[in-house]
Amino acid sequence: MLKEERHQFILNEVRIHNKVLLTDIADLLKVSVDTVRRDIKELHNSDQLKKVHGGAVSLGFNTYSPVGKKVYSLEKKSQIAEKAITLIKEGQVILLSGGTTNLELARRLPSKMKLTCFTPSLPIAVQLLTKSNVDVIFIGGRLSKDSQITIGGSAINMLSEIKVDICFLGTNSIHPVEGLTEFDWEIVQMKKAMIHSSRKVVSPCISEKIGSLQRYKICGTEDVDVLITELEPWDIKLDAFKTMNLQLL
Amino acid sequence: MLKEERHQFILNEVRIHNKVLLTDIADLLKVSVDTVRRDIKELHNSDQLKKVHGGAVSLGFNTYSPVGKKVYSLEKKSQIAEKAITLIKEGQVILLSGGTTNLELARRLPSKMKLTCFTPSLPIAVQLLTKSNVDVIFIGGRLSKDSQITIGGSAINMLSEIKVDICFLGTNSIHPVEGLTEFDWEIVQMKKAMIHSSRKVVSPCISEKIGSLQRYKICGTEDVDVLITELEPWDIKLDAFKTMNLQLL
DNA sequence: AGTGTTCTTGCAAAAAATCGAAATACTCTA
DNA sequence: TAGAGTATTTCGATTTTTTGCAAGAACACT
Repeated sequence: MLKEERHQFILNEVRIHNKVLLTDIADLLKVSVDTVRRDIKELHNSDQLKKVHGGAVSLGFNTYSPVGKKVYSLEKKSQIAEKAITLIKEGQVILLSGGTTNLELARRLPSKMKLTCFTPSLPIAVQLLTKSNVDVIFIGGRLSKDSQITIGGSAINMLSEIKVDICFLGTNSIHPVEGLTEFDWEIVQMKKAMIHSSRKVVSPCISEKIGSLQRYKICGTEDVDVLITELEPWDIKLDAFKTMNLQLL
Repeated sequence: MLKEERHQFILNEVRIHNKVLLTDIADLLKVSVDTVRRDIKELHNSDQLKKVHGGAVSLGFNTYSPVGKKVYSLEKKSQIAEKAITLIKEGQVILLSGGTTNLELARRLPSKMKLTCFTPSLPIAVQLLTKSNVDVIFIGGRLSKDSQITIGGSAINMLSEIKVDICFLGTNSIHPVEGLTEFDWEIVQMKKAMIHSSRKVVSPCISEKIGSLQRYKICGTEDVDVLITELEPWDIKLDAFKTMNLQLL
């Protein structure tokens, strides 16, 4: 067993479960706890996970954000995910777009909650497989290598045939006037279709994305029913949305 | 043994297993460990693999493997996968069912080969994401938790709209008289649809599955164009298939 | 406070890497 | 074809890395 293999295995476990126990890893890999501890220390030093007493936890997966913001950002996304889950009721049919916030949401779905979940996102589908009470329906189509979601006519076609209770629309840019925007044309088309397929549209969005603008428009703010940020609903940064017909959470 | 030969051998091993041990290579190639070490150092310097203590790993190693379940008869399945790849030509459109043999096939696809690849299997889709020249099209539908492929009407519907060059149909049971059979009715429906969508049907199957029989029938042997096992085509265990209109590989 | 568990530290055995020198193979020229 | 020169491989001695173990300190939980 190469050290590199153990490292990858540990990182993979962390990705899936968000946390690992030293003893579990040692057991699974059939090596001593000391070795695992040393491995985790190295991964910690190279900022690939966070070492804590008894194991390690994930840093979050947004690789682009500046160093030191990683944990912070995950913290925000977790808060958003937790708020989002309160909107979901047993037995509902939901639609999850791609993005790390929604991945976090998928990870935190209570395993005893019965749901039907549509998604075009490969990582989210993999995550949802671990939830035994969730029926997962994958929106097929051409896979985009970098966003890891399906795009294109076939996927949009499949979306056109459904009507779900809630759609959680991972949001990269929201602007009080311009609404939701996106830089990738194909993804815009997907998100438009997703909005059209949903009775209720929820936009989980970390506050630093508020006010930003991209090339293509997805929809106006009037098409969004709920905006979830990590902030309190009365925060001053959300003022621009207060007069709108839109629930803040 | 030329240096170049060793280099190619090592790279191939890395491509297949994602990692190699110095001692293994030295053993297989009947050269000293020092030589292998030097070879790997050269390959490392030319960025063809990553040298680590005790061996080397593939450069794209950090892309996570979906479900780290242990694969039985990996050696045989690798042989089958290698034979299967010889059937694929640049630019073709192929269809991969689920199963570990096909996962092996996906892993070993040369990364420079341009292909379009349909699949209803989540692990295979994840694996194919690492192949930059392969267009991946995921067959959407309801995800079966244990087989990790999509099933049901929607998936079958999507299959009904395509016609691919070759289908690699992971096979759990093949019988000279009864043909291909399967344990799960939903998967039977998927496989039937896959056969219908393909000009050529290839059945990769490890020899121990030959002669076995399950509850539901997928198709007769006449629907299979090529049968690939880890055995030599003239092996006595394959006698029953020799008189049939079916290529053995 | 008490009781397990987890961390740190130091150490020793085993495996692997490094380095230099010797042996072998290969190429090119006279 | 002999022989010099170069490249490649092997071998041995030494150093480094890795790993598991143990004793005591630090920690979490009741």
